[in-house]
Amino acid sequence: MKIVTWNVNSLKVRLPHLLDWLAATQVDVVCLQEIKCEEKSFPFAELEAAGYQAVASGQKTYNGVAILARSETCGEIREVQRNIPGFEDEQRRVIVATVGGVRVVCGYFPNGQAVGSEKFEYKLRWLTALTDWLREELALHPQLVLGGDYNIAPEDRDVTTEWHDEIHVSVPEREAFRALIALGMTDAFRLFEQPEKLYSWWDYRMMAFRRNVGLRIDHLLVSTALRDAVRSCVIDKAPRKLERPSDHAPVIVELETVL
DNA sequence: ATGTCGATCGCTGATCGA
Repeated sequence: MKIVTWNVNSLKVRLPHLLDWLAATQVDVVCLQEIKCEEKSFPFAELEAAGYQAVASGQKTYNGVAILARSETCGEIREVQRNIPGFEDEQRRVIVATVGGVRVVCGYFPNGQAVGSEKFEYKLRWLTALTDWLREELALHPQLVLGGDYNIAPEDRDVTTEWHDEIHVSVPEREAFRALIALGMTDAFRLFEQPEKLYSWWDYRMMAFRRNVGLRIDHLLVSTALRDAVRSCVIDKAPRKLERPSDHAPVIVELETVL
């Protein structure tokens, strides 16, 4: 079973890329972020024709998340939930569903803009709410994957140049990431020997992709119960090389589970 | 710190968020 996280930065613009990529990779579950569309304009029909069921939580212009499940292998998408329970938020950043026996949490974590800003405070509040809720969710669903654009680079090796106290790498953000790990979650990417300087996001500006100036901010955390089932975790840079790419590359984890 | 990109409003570009 292959589970993916991919911030597509507008599903409308990226749908051709996504459909080509799904056809080529045949992955089972996809967590999408920044779909930037409401459910009423979500391309359910196109995805269904490509062999995928979908659930989405979207809004105009900003944010928006979705989970895709390959019909042939996953069966029905069940127990769908939108947003973090008890956390009032008009921003659509979380969707959760049970797919093929795995509880899949798809999150578009707040960017935070700048350390100390109002948006940064919101990011930290959001992270606390997510962590508190996830603790309960793990008790109910031990087989859980948290995939998303975390907007946090957990360690210095996840960053091109050594930044400190900047957004994405600041101490409070990294502490929040470690709080998620402390729930019993494991960063699937770090279970394996990986190439150096491999990132999941590159700024559109400054020729960042060509210079490989990036951040590893898209992650797939797996729960304790799934840890030993992880077979691989890779970042696929290929879609970032296409015309009109998303600024993020998809991250893929392969689990050995019965579907 | 920002040379790009995407969406919106609503006009043919400015503004915002990332």
